[in-house]
Amino acid sequence: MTDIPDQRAPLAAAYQPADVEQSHYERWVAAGYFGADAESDRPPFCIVIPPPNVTGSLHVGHALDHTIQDALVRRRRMQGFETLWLPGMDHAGIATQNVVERQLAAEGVSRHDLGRETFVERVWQWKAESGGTILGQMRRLGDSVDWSRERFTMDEGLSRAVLTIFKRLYDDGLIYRAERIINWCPRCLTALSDIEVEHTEDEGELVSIRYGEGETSIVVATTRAETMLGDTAVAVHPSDERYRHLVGREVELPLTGRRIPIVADEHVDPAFGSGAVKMTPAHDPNDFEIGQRHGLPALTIMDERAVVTAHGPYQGLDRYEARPAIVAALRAQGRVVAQRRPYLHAVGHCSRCKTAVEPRLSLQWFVKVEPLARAAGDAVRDGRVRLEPADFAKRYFSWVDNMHDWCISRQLWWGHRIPVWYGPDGEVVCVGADEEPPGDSAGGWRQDEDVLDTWFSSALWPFSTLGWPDDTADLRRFYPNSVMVTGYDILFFWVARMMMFGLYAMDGVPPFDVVALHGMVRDQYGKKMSKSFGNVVDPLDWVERFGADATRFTLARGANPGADVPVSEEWCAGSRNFCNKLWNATRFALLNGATTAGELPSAEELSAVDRWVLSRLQHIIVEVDEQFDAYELAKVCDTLYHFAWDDVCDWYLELAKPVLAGGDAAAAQATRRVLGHVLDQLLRLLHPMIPFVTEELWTALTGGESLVVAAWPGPDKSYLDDAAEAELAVLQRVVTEVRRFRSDQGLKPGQRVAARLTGLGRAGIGGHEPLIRALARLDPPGDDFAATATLAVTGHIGVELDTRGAIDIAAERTRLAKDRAVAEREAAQCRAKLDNPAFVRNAPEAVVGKIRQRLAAAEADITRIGAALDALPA
RNA sequence: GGGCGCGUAGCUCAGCGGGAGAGCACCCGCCUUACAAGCGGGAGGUCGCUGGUUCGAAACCAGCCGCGCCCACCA
Repeated sequence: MTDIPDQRAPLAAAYQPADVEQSHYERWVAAGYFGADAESDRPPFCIVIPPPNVTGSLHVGHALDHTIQDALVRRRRMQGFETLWLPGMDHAGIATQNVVERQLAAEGVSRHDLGRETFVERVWQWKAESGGTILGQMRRLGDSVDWSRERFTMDEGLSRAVLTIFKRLYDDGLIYRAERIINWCPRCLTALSDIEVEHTEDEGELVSIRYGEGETSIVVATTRAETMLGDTAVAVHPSDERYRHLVGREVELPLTGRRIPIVADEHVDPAFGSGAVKMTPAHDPNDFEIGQRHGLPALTIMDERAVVTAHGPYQGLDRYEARPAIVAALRAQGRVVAQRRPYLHAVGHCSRCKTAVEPRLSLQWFVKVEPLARAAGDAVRDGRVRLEPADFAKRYFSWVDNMHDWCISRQLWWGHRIPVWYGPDGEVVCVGADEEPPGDSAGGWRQDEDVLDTWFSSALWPFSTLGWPDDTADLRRFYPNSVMVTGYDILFFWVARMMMFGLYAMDGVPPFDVVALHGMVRDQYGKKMSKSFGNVVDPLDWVERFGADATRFTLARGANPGADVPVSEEWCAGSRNFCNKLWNATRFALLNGATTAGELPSAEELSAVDRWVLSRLQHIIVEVDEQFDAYELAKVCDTLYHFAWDDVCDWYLELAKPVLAGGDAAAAQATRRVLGHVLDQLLRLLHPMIPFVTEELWTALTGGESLVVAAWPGPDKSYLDDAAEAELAVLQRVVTEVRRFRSDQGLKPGQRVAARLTGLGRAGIGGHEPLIRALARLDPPGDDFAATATLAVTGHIGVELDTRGAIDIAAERTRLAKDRAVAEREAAQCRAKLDNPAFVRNAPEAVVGKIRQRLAAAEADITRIGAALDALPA
């Protein structure tokens, strides 16, 4: 510390967040504090940011996610780790394409008017102009990311990673192309994976329709009457007696005149409806599967916009127009046997545009997930990856263990194009990174038109950002990542996929050691934030009004692992108040000559008050470290909040005041040093959560270069001091009792009262009498002292007060009686326990001892309160 | 339909086998020379219900009631 120039500047009188935040951030970046050095010999600590969408701007969920990450990273940096927090963005296939298409629509053109190449160029142009606003906003929050390593899922390096892993999976037979029923969005005109589909309970109509005539007629129920045009069978359960005679025969499909077979399949539930199901293999995943077993043809009767294409009067109708039309036609024929409305059933919707998904038979690319998902499950099962909190493992397993093959092709233009080429003679060639296409269009070769699911490239994020597939210094150093911090909502979407691809690409090494999950930000009533409800918090608005530190502290304070985080403006104001408290405490310290220069006196040289606060500090350091290690950020905040506010500000500073102002220069000097030390350490501990205000205060206090690179506190056991803590506990109790008396009696705080303190010596705190008098505002007894009230405090301590004419005797009597009742109840409880032989026999010695102590204390209280009551004038 | 989780002070939540806690809100009194974005004091809870295990249960077990979330190809 000696050779660092003294940067101490006078602290402004009032805390104004805006004055201290922005300039510090730019200074930190300029100083290179956030840059990681892959060649250093420090232990590595790496977090890659969950890449926000390039279309996005900072919302309060990001603010929570980033606050947690920044806190973890900043602490590790202070602990001497080589820390890398890597920023970047996701190209967000559908979302981004939709944004630009909407823009085009406003200009009256479609992407097809532009053509693929021009459209993609246009998206890049949009990205350059208005994409990534979130990155600038991250600076306002104070995110200590390494800007020199910023990545984008579509940049050159990451695209190479995509090609490389695609080729590898393809060659391993883990990527295949097949005609399957997939989730199709008729508005976005693309396939969707299972997780891009949201299910909601929708109101529909269950119509029972009679197929066939006379003896061979059979009733089926459906919510999607329009699909009957594509029916190619009716299925019943093999053991269903009602229909056994019909299996193998045919019925006439109404409206079409086609005859379709009746088949028997185990999958049919005989208890549902009539027990007979219409089979539409081209438009229902179940029916497709059953159809495969029975060799049923799949008849596609709708196009990609869900418009009916079947010949006949329904051709050209949208699915929602065709449905009632067909029901009406069937009713006219007397074939509608029953109609149940409303009928609630789950319907899938596109997670992007909320359009009802249409199951559609089409040729798509899939990842065979079984072996990958098993490995992803095992990595958690065998403890190589830890989920925090651990209860999420159950949900994780149930998902990875039951995953369907992953549809990765999207009929979009914005994204990584599938690197497969088709030749003139039916050749199919997968082209890896740095490889040339097998031929050109002149030779009859063409590349697959589709792009990859956005999550395909994000699944590579933990290693593609570090240079994979090349063997880079960053990759060697920072893979696996230390922690993945993210919301539980994308545990399946993203975390499971990073696990699958990380394990696959990196020879069985999982992408991170720990997944620290947090919840969703909610409003102060625990309600989900939504625009329509008007309870959405804009974090930048809070940064503006309360400061980035207050915003961060509010979020961190609610960040219980895996749990949702309620926030409100009032709480943010409370966090701002806390920062202000720190500001004022430091200001007071500086005004009173607090210092961090020179050796901290050893415990033997210090007063009990100084030893007490230092002892408390050691406990806090240990506690905070444990809480940090357990990702208990909310507890870290709570611990430090109370230590700072209660112990340091409310007690230590008040206790220090008389010492600092007193005549004992040596004692005052020691306290100045201790005060400087305590604030120094406290600011270090708080820095991960509230970096700006702590930086401002700490540099003013210590003259140090920056808290960002200052050392993280470690506990010093030589300052642990149970005796001092016990002494101060008694002192606090005495002062509190006197204050309570004064408040009860309506004595003005400024009103001096003469008092005699008894029993301090026996309690070992005789030396603290001046302090007690100062805090409780008690004058020494004069010549005419007359005790008119006696306070029974604790142990053997009593306070006799001369309150002639100032107190209400009746009120005092009531108060004491109440206290005595409490003590008596306490004593009775303890006695009951101790009188129970089973308790004494079975309870641990420490517990029994504690109860004995409580009983003794209660009995002493009863005695002293009795004496005090007796001493009251009649 | 399957799975997970939650019901503790007015609100939001900690506590998860041995004296019911915090923040905010509330009441009383204070501009006490770091801070009214503050200080001191206080009130407020059969810890969802019912049983069980235990010397001892807010905590562990079972059932019930009430919420919430995730997953899901029963038409």
